Amino acid sequence: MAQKVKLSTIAEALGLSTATVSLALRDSPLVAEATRERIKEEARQSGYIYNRRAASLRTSKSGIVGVCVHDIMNPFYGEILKSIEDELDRHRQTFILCNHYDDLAKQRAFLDTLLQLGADGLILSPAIGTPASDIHLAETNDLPVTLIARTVEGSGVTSFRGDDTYGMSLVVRHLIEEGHRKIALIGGTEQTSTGRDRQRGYQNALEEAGLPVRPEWWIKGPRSRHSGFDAASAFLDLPDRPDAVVCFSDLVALGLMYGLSRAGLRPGVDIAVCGYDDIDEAAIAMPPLTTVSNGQSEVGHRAAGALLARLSGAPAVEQVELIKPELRIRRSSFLKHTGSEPPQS
Amino acid sequence: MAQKVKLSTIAEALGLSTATVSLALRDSPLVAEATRERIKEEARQSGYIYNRRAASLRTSKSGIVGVCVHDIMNPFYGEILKSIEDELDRHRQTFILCNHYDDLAKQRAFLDTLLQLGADGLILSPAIGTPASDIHLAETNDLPVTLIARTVEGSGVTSFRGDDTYGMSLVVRHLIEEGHRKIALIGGTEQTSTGRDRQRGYQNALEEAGLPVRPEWWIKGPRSRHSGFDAASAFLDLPDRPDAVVCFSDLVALGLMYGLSRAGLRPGVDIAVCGYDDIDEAAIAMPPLTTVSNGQSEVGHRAAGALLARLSGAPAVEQVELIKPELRIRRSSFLKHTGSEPPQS
DNA sequence: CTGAAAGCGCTTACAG
DNA sequence: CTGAAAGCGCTTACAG
Repeated sequence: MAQKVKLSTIAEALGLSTATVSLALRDSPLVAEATRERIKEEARQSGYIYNRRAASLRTSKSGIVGVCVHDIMNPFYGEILKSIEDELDRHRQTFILCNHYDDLAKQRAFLDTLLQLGADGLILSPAIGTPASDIHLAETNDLPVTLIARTVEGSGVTSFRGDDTYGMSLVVRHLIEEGHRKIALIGGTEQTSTGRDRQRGYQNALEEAGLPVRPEWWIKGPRSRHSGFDAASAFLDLPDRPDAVVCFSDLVALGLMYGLSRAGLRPGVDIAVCGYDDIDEAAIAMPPLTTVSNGQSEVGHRAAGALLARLSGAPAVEQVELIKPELRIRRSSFLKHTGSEPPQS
Repeated sequence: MAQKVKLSTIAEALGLSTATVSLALRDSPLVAEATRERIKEEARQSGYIYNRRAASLRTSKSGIVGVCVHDIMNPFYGEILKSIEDELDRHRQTFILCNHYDDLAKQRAFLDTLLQLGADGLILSPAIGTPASDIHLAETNDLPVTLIARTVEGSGVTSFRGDDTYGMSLVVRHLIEEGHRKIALIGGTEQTSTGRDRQRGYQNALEEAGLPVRPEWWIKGPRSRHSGFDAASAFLDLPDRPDAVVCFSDLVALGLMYGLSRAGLRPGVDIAVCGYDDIDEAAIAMPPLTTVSNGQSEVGHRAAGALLARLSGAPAVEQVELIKPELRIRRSSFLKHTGSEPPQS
């Protein structure tokens, strides 16, 4: 390639100083209108490319925000990411995405990279077992952190998530109102705050209705479509098999419905199935899936907003911001011979 | 936070020069073993963070690779990205992800960002209408590009994609062998090489079998699960309605199957449906989806490999590397009363 | 095996 | 309104 064009190249071509050129390109009012235009024109003509590394070295602002979640392919995170992207784009922050797949070492490597790049902030859905010290490391090195979806005790920072306990209790109450007495919970784990909170909501709703909580009716683990599918056989083998199921997530529910159908059990006819998250697919699934809207885009927007506030100097506060979920009743939670009419959708 | 630790902090603490410290931290054999250990220990103790911006300014290598696709949430790209991630991780390259949503301006903004950050390379699935000049801009500014999934004529660089024409002809031939004579094509667009090539494969197979190609049987547009779902009603309204459908992608097929079921038509019983890509979900779907494995992970690995080769000095070559697709026959492509037995899966 | 010095390309006070 | 100079934190020849 030709000789690299830099500020000084432009300055020389125009008989100006690099200081003036630098100011002009950033629209400083200190530079006369006419000069500014000449400079910009010259920059365009010469194919000048702004060197952010150099600028960043000088200013110690990089314009980079890291976003790290369990798996960006999961549509639940997808919707959160989309709203984060919106918000960050508007503030001309570049964002770097990373999957940690709940691997602490991978998450830590990403954190180190951000630190080395001098990133301005981090939005993190912490991997299972994330120590508060990892968050402190970031904060200590001028990298403000905002958490989403999960919480880390003692982290000293704010996290945004749905009110999982409340949300799960909504679905379970709905099933109870529809006359179900035997309700299984499929998926999730005690190792995440999400898993624990959703289980608590399930348990609360049952206890509230005076129904027993049978531990063997919680099939732990599944968190993906595929594992939901695999869980169908475990469910079918359950002692005193329930005729209603609430799943840890929509993905699990959709996979489970595939699995149940394959075994000849028809969701929404022979068995009631509910999900959690209200991803796009839930409304068009067959049968349409009863679920809980988890406010993903609100989580994303607010988390990004909070991080941007931190970037402009707001102090860190350890608190949990709970977004209120809403029940979405669809056909999958009804049986053929239930008294209630399933909604048309 | 405390005073920032830099190379010179360590050098002073140990009575050495920054040159020695710099070399030691990068394991240079020029530094005596003992000195190297002392330096590394001090770096650890003091919480030293390597400043990549500074290093990169000096060396003009950033360790950053950009990856930009239509939509990372699409499982088709998901599988490609996962294999790219593998490959880049192994070479300790940080990667920055971006969705362009087929918006040229967004893609261009990302390109500019990479240029400004001094990224080392770019793996791109070009947005519809990408001008060759955008690729040239990157290449001219020392940013090697490798294309995936789509091609840009005159770009001067290599692209890796499945052999879409061949792959699509495989599915259509399969349907023809099963006795179908009226086969619709749903989804895709003439505006992408993928859309054009898959349509050509569809057309080739029909012509080969002496079947007419009816333009009204191509429902253009759908490329997502939701639009596949919406396409069901357009399909149902088709003149002289076909009893077999091949879709542009698995996502479209899965959405379409939801839509058809809702209208009371049972895929794999009343109507044959095929997808394209063989995403994970295809095998567990209800009914299991006949599709074409598109070699996503091979595309990802080879594209990443080719980019890494470029980074170590390999020259750019304009060529298209076609990955050979494979037919995956499952239940969705059979009708209840067809002669053949659907496979057990 | 180690050090002194220059330089990567910006921005930021400070002068004028 | 514009310019001269220092400095961000590294790495890289070059000496010794």
